[in-house]
Amino acid sequence: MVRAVPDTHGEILAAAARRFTVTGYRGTSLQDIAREVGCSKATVLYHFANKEALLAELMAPAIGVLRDLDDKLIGLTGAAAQEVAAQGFVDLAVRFRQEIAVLRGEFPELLCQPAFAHIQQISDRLRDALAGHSDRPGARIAALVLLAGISEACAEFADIPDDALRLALLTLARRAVEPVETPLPHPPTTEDKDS
Amino acid sequence: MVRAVPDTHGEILAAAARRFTVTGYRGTSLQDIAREVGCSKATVLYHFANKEALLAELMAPAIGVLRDLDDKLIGLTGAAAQEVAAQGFVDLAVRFRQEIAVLRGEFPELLCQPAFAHIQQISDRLRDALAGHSDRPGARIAALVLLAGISEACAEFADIPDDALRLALLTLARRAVEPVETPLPHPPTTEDKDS
DNA sequence: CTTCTGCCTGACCGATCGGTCAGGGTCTGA
DNA sequence: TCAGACCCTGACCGATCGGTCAGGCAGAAG
Repeated sequence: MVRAVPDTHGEILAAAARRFTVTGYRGTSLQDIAREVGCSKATVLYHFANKEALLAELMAPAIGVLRDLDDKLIGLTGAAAQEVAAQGFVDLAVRFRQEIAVLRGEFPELLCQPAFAHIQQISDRLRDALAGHSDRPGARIAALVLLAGISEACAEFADIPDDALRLALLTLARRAVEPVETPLPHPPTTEDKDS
Repeated sequence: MVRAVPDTHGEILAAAARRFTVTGYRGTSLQDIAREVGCSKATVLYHFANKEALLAELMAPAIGVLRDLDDKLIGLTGAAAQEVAAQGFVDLAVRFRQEIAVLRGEFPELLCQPAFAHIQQISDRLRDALAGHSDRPGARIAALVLLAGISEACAEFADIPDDALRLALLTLARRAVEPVETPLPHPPTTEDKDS
């Protein structure tokens, strides 16, 4: 019989995810996590340098996908940017529901931590894309409402299957974004140079 | 010359609102508030029974308006409920931007506090009304996205004037709610009795 | 056997939290 | 002048936080 290697590292990670979703990052103590795993607090800090490192490792996959989405948005404008942003973010939000639930509401403060310094910029670009790169207040507001609302919905509707949730959110997003006049699909003229 | 009565109570309230919006309820200590006012922590606790009482007094006006909205929704169905809910909530959210920013993200935990026990039910009813009392997942999801997104937007766009923000949000809400089949406006027949 | 290494722990640290308390200063009205 | 109400404070409390540290234990290697 294969000796069951105790994957303490993974267990801590899973327990932390569970606790964070219920009581938030700041509302969860290392003691709470240790209790859930069934080990001592010192063990948690043996496997992770500190509390922040634990969070960072928990968020790494989601952040990777977010960066990929950010790359895909480069160069897109108008309705195309809106569609890619909507589709990409809805997909991301649904897939990483739990991670989003972890950050729920603590975004502003958590983003201050060095491990997440760049996330703010990425999410700003995402919001800008969802607004079709328009600077009209209506478009910017709609984009923010959607991003925040979709995050919240994913954290809340834990019981709805991925596919159904994704479809509903995408339908809503397409209905809700403020339509922008797509730049002419003509090949760029001399006036279209980036300034 | 009229002796300037020091309105310490009010000053504490204002300082708390300012700090809470920046660092959140849990992220703000009584010491922080006292420092901002320029008094001792004990003074804060002389004017308010405890930290929770401070929050409750800060939220009282907004909660009052929320209850009024809740009353106005009684008996409304379909599109009428959606419109009243959208209009009422957008107005409330814009007027009480700062209060909403205070609760930002800490809603789930704060609602557990006895002073806010009933808020959860009211906001559930509000969400239900915004969904046109439909039980279709799409309608329920859209309602949640809107409520959460609008709250976030109000907290975020502090620089946009009330009127502009209200208009933009209401336009968005009307565009984004899932349309429901309004019950026939005919006078009730024998089949329309509430069951 | 000894030694070494990886995993884990209890005890402990300083800092900070919300909250209490006895007492001091000031104003007012008798 | 004195009593009492009101406002405010420093000192202090127990609890909890994230984090450190010396050492115990088990198994593999020599």
